[in-house]
Amino acid sequence: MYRHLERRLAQRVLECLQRRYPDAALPNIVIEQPPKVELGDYAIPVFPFAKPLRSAPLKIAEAIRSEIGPIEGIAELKVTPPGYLNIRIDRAWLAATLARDQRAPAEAPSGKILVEHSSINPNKAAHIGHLRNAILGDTFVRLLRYAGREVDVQNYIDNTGVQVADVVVGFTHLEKKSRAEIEALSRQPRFDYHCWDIYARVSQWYEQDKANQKARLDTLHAIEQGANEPAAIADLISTAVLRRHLETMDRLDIEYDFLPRESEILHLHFWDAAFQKLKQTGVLSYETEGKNKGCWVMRRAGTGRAAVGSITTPQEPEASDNEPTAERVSEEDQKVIVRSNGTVGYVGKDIAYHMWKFGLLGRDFGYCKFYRYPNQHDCWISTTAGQKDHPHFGDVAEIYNVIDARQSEAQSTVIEALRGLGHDEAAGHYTHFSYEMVALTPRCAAELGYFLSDEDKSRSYIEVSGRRGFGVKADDLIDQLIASAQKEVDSRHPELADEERLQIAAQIAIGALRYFMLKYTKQSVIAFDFKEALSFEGETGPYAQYAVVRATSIFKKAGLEAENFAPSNSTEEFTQFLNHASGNEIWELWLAASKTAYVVDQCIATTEPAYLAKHVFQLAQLFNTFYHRHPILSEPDEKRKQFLLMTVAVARRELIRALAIMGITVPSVM
RNA sequence: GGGCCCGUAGCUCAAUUGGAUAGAGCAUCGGAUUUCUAAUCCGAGGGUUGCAGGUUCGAUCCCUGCCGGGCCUACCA
Repeated sequence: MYRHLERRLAQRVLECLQRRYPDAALPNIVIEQPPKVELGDYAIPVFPFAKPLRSAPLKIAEAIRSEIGPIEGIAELKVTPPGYLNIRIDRAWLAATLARDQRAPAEAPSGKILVEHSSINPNKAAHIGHLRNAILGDTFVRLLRYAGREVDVQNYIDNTGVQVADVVVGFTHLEKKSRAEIEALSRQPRFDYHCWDIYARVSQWYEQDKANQKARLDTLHAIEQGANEPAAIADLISTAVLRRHLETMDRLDIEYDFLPRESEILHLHFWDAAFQKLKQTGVLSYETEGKNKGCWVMRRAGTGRAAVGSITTPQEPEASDNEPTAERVSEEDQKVIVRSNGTVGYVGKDIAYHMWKFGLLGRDFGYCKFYRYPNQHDCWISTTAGQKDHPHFGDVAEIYNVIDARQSEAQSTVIEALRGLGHDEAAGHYTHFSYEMVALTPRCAAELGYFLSDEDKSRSYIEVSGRRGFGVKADDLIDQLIASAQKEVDSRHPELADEERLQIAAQIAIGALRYFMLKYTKQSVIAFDFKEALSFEGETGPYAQYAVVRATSIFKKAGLEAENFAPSNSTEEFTQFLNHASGNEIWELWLAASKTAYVVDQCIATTEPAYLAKHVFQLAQLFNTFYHRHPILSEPDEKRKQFLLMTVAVARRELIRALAIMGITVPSVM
């Protein structure tokens, strides 16, 4: 509602200015929120208009105020020095629409969106870095769906890479295990943990003696060839680990629709199709000399073709047909896509894959069902042949790739390739949802028993490394969070059944974890620390959950249902209570409650879910203050009591709603 | 060397993308009607926003130059 009202206001101010200054070129109207509610609910700085309209800011503000006329939902406009137009919402009007849960009509554009996230190599257990990725991605999916968009969720599986080969080598060469033995192991509950250790051991083993790396190369080649023992073992391992990843993410309510695998991109020859087009359009050029002799290369993204192109002079000779790229790219700026031995690197495969995403490749995967979630939702996986009936994946209007900032150059290269192929629109709808990594604080690393050099100890954080087995496993962290929450629940609610206490502890743990991963802005490196991650107080998920539990318990005690509560107040009474001298602080709560849709829009536009976390916290904080100041059930004035109850019902509803978008549910009691 | 990101309270982070007196949590200290449950609330201290210039009505935010830190920069995936 807040968003809706803001748009209406902006429109009216624009019309008003256009009427008064028909010839002036108007700058954009910026609507902000004043630093204090006492000033108003919206603020328009008038300074930017002073120059184009050749008038003093205060004069312009006054002109708008006196000429704009009445606006539904707006109570008052006020001119404030040095040059602000402060606007007050009609409190009773907003409260009434909120009480009815009347939402602005959806105006979502059509077109399917593909969000890809997680993409964990299927050779070891997921760690906290993967958790940040999956939680950011899943929350973004929820944001889009809340805004009315249709979304497919994909998790890309690189099951043919060298990391998988390494684990195969570990099992076959270090542990001397047969395929049958590995298969038995893979059915154990935390097979991915076993792989985690083996992966770290193999990496050490390679370093001990370079000759050991021969096993790695042989295994990698065998896997690429297919139809042999190492390939079968690789498939066995990667599939089992993938299942584990899906289970881990399912603990956090994170689900996928489709798992495209690199093996199919290989076997279904996606690259061949892409390669043809890339050669035809001159995106790739063949190097005949220098260090990249014999390779097909691309210009590295951001190395200046655009700048050169924009000042191209007409007398420059046109490129002839057999030489599509006349422009020579310096070695520094070359990105090798196809090696001199004819094999394609991962960026090349990624280009082909993204052509498929936009329906530009002319080929498709085979599909079969792979995993069924407890709620009966099916997750599909790519295969060469596949089932006849399957949902239609790919061929989407927009994509978001949730991948950490280290991959931004590769992502830009794929976008540039799409552009070079002439798919500017697709390139424009390709968003690299970039975020910074999760690292460990030196203290945390020491707690986990890792050896630290003096240099490491002086750093503010240390990067995790799967190869070195250095990091915090996702399931371990979730287990710890649940155990820690369980201790609290046990002491607070000994009367509840074991099963119920565990259920509550799990909800709190997930709330704490998801909130923790979302409260930092994307570009901030999270220096992971158990103390902060395990905290249930202050700016945390449980803080917000607790606010909802309090709200619920008021209604429980009153014998009412929060969901269906309708107050008997008249509009005049709403006005009276909201405009009361002490009413500002209650109004702030209503105002915050009206902002959910506004914040969701903001999160989507900026691909920044942290705003939602901030909104949830602010709402919970305002509610807790309100809760503390106003005893409700003992309120003697029945009219006022009704009003206070409605305030609780609305705050509770919006908190539950916003938490749900973050993937957080609320326990019955805490 | 080149590209991207970061530097804000003791610590971890915000600041609606150029707006009003730079805000939260943690930590520290001091308090809260035996109440709709204290996983809560109230209060206090804590700041030359890395440094130096510039742009303008206005700069934590934009520009330039330094200082410090991180990531990327493989014919690995």
